[in-house]
Amino acid sequence: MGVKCTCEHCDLRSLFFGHVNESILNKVCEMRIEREFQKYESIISEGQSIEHFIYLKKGLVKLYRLADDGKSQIIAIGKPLDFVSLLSVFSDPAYKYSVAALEPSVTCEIPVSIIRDLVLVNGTFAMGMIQKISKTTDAVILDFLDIRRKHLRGRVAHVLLFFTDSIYHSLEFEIPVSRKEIAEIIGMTSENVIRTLSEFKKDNLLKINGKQIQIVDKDRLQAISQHG
Amino acid sequence: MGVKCTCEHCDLRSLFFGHVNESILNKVCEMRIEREFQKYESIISEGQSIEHFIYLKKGLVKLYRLADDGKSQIIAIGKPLDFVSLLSVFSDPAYKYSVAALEPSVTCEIPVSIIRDLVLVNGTFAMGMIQKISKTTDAVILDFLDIRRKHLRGRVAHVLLFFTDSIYHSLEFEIPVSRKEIAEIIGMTSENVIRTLSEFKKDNLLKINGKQIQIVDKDRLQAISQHG
DNA sequence: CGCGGCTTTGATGTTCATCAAGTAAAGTGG
DNA sequence: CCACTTTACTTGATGAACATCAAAGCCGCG
Repeated sequence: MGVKCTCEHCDLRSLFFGHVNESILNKVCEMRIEREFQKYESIISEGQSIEHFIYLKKGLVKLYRLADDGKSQIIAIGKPLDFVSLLSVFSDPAYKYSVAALEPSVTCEIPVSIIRDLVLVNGTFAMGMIQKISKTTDAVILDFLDIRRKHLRGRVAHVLLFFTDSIYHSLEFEIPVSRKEIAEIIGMTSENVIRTLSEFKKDNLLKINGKQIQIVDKDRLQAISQHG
Repeated sequence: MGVKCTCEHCDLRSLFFGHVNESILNKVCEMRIEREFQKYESIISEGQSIEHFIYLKKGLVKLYRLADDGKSQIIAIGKPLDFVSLLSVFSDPAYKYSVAALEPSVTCEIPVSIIRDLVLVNGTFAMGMIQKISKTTDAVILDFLDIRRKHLRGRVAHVLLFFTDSIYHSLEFEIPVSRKEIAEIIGMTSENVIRTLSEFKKDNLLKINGKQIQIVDKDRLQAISQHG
């Protein structure tokens, strides 16, 4: 028979390699759905009932929340191998946040019932799941605390460093979010984000051309992030 | 033989009632340690290695983080039946935050190795664990987002309502935190927290006498919390 | 009694949101 | 393809929200 899932670097797949017996593994592979999303397309809407466990295979997404006044807050940026079903999955029948693609993206989706069954039957899988969820949520919480300590300039620097270090692994990149979205990540207004970016440019910390950003003086940017 | 753990309302205990066999259950009960803490005593210090899974049996605690500049940020308030080992336990070998008692408290502590073994062996237990951890961390994240949307007055109202509704279930209570700690929960300065409390008092929303607080106009306080 | 920490209030200045107005970029329909 | 509309971006000016500084009162503790 052999394994049908071909996604080599999938974390879920490596979790399955605890001692999932082959019949279950085949069932998972059969029930697995891949979905493709265009840039800006919605993947999950707040309030929607949780049917599938969603995993990001390719692309980049934002997890966010809409307030009554229409204002949006970005909770996290998800990259390949991250669980999109970060919050809510095991704590609520419905999503408490929304997810949208920032780049063309591909998800891998598995019915939650199967994931639940696997947790019940396979201890190694359960343990891997707990660890992965913990790491994800812990990172979100610690990041929130980190950002909260900083002022405008530090927060903007923080976001720029996040994209360089955690997403693109390069000093030059096309930033996948609008100025307004940067503001929603750090809890400031888009005007002030723009002003700060202009200052950074004037101070020769960055080169900016629309969405194209090149970090020129990373050391100083890190200093600002840590407190400037 | 029978069950030796006598804590009737313990969530861990109810998790064990999946289908934990009796020998394991007895082992857990044997290895269980109870520790008592005085008010203000430290329960966990950041950086400490995680040996035990800690559960709050009695009292009230704060989970917090110390920054390099000596400033502290409070992550959450833990009440009985809450997991003190909220973050880190399954994601890191060492604690990334500190815990201290706000009231005389009693913890129940179980070696993490035993919890790990149980997760591996018992699916129901694993599932319960995942759900409990998810609920806890999700609540923290959503609370952070909620607070971030609000201004000073709304944030102070938020904290007061938290203590009335979630901790004391009463309109009158002795607040277990200092003004400075309220500030550390909501990310403001203690001076401004005090000023706001004084305003609330002048506006007949509250009666305040030191740490003794009585909420007089809860409706208006809720309105302020939701945005004022 | 006196010292130090927590609390309170007032005065001042900084940081940031809001408002306004204009430019550039990108999608829309004829 | 070009006028048209809309949306994102940018800069400046103003005011509100909040931090900081300063000083005094309170309380518990050695």
